[in-house]
Amino acid sequence: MDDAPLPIRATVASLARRAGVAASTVSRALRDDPRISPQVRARIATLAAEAGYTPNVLARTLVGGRSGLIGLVLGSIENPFYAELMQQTVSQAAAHGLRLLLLHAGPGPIEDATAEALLQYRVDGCLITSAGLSSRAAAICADNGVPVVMVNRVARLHGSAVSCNNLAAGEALAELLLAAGHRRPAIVSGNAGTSTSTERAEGFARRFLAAGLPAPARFEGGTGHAAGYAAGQAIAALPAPQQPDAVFGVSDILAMGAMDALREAGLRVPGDVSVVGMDGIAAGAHAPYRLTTVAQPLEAMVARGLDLLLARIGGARLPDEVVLLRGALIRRASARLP
Amino acid sequence: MDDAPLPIRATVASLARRAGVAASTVSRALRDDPRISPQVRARIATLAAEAGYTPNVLARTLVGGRSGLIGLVLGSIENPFYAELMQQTVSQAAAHGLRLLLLHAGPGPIEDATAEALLQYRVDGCLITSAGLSSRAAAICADNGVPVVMVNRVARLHGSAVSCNNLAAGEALAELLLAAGHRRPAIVSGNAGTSTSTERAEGFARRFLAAGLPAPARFEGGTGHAAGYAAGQAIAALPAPQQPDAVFGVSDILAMGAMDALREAGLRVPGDVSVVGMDGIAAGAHAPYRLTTVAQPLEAMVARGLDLLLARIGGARLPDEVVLLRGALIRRASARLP
DNA sequence: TGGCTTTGTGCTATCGATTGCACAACAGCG
DNA sequence: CGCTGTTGTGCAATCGATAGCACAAAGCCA
Repeated sequence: MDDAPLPIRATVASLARRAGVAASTVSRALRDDPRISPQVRARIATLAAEAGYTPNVLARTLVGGRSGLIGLVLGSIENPFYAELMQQTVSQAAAHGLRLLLLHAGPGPIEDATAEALLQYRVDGCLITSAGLSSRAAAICADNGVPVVMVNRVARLHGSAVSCNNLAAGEALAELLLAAGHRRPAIVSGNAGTSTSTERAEGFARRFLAAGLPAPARFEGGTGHAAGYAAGQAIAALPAPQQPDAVFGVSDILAMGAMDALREAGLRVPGDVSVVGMDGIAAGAHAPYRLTTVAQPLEAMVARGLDLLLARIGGARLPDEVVLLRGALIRRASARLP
Repeated sequence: MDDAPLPIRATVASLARRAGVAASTVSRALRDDPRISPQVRARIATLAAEAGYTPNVLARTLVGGRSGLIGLVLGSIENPFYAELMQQTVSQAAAHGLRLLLLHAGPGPIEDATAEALLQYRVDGCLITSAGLSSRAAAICADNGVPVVMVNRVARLHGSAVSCNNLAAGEALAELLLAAGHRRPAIVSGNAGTSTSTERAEGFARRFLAAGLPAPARFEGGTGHAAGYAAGQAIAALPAPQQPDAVFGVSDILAMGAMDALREAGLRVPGDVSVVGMDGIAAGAHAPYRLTTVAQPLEAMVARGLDLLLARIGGARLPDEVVLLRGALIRRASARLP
């Protein structure tokens, strides 16, 4: 049996021995320190390559540098938006040479032990995208000088944030529905207390009120398709005179759930009732839905989020900053359009 | 302005100073070493708590221990199955006190620089779930003695694996369709060369051949909904005599895409053509699809994957191991059933 | 009461990479 | 020819936690 030639990894020390120089020289050579002579530098580079040398980031971090790690706290991927956000984040972070420590992805608050991992692994910064109560993670970061940026969520106490202009998005959707003659709007809300849900609903409602119409009826939604479906059933069960002629699901997945329930109850969408959502997830574009929505500028959001984070990791003591990006209204067949 | 009381984190050394003992004593007290007297242990525990002490995992890892990090390589979340897999993995890993280094999530092969991060951060092990070509990551791990477990993918060269019994799943679906009288099956395949796609298609085809029927027609699929949709369009465009009466999308998302295209082309599902998939993703259960499928036992797969990984991290030199789990056939309305 | 075992702590090296400072070799200058 | 200045390297300390070994203070027995 091949008795496992225990894979001893090359270190600066082992390279130094083989090159006949000091460890510090190896370190400097590999970091392209101008003080090292070109010959030595080249020789060490060759040696490192053939030994398959990989620097130990942990040791480097220990001495005081960056870890190159970004903590990522995700919301429940019951909402596919978060999955898209994650993929975008991984890819952009990699482009900056950063890796992600994925700490939480799911419903419910983040556990204390998990949030503490942010400190234990010395993350350089933290991206929090959970719409729910992940304030614990934010608090821990704030207490320990770890920069935090919230994405798709406003910063409640501390930290910077990037999000879509939810208010404007709600207004734009309302505007569109108004122009098409809708007069009895309803809202399927997200989890209570989440900024995204509140703001979107607020913008939507405001526009109808401004038009002299009654406030939209509100239905408790939640996180995923099932919640939207339940709300849709509740709406379909209303007596005819109270039936809304437009339903706004504050996230696409809610809208899709509601749409499924409405249709199953025999209502035609958009014939009897228009449905609109917000986020711009891929599934919303598919044939059964063709959801009119406001798409969040995912790529730009992540880009700006990383910008904010990197600037603060740079050491500069910057004030908290909030970036609002405008979403793009996408008209599709789920709503009667003007 | 509050001039940032630079958050100096407590260390064993700082605690030792305050407690008037040696750093090693602090370390031992916090790790509940029986050699430390109860009084000292309690005093240090109190001190640590009020100082908000958090051990530096990097330093601990450096001295030779585990990093507590698991590398996670994900496939494209164009297929929601991977998002579900990720959430499950995060949650189960956390239960083991492990954190995930999220290295890649997307289509395309993993970059070399990214794969090397596995070594740089000294991950204890690596979970590879990408169906595509992430062999680079596997190779790097193997070369450096990092245990690897593939999930939802067979191990090509080295490493252990957990996956659903794809062959049996394909057979079960074929069986069901045969029993319901289907005689002209078609397959929408995944990316060429992926074990999951090949095996599922193989099992499916085999069963029809065994029944004395011609081999199912094959349509090039791919990763996501769009690929399935395109395949569906191709199928719908066939002259009537060649129209299949059953379509197997090797993943749910492909099947859903195909279904959307077929219906859009005027075909009734399951009236004119039955559609079945495999994976058991949440969206497949929703009203527009009600997809008959074989659900992968996600929770068990991740659990067994972590088991395999942890056993190998334990240091034991175990042979590569492959675990096959049986999926669960779920009958829904997308197919004419027996 | 002396010697021996248990208990509880401290000292110190270690992991791997980085960095300030010292220092040798050599060139240029007056 | 001696002196200062540059260039290239080595030494040693450091980051934070851990672990082997030494060692002091008790407790036990004969």
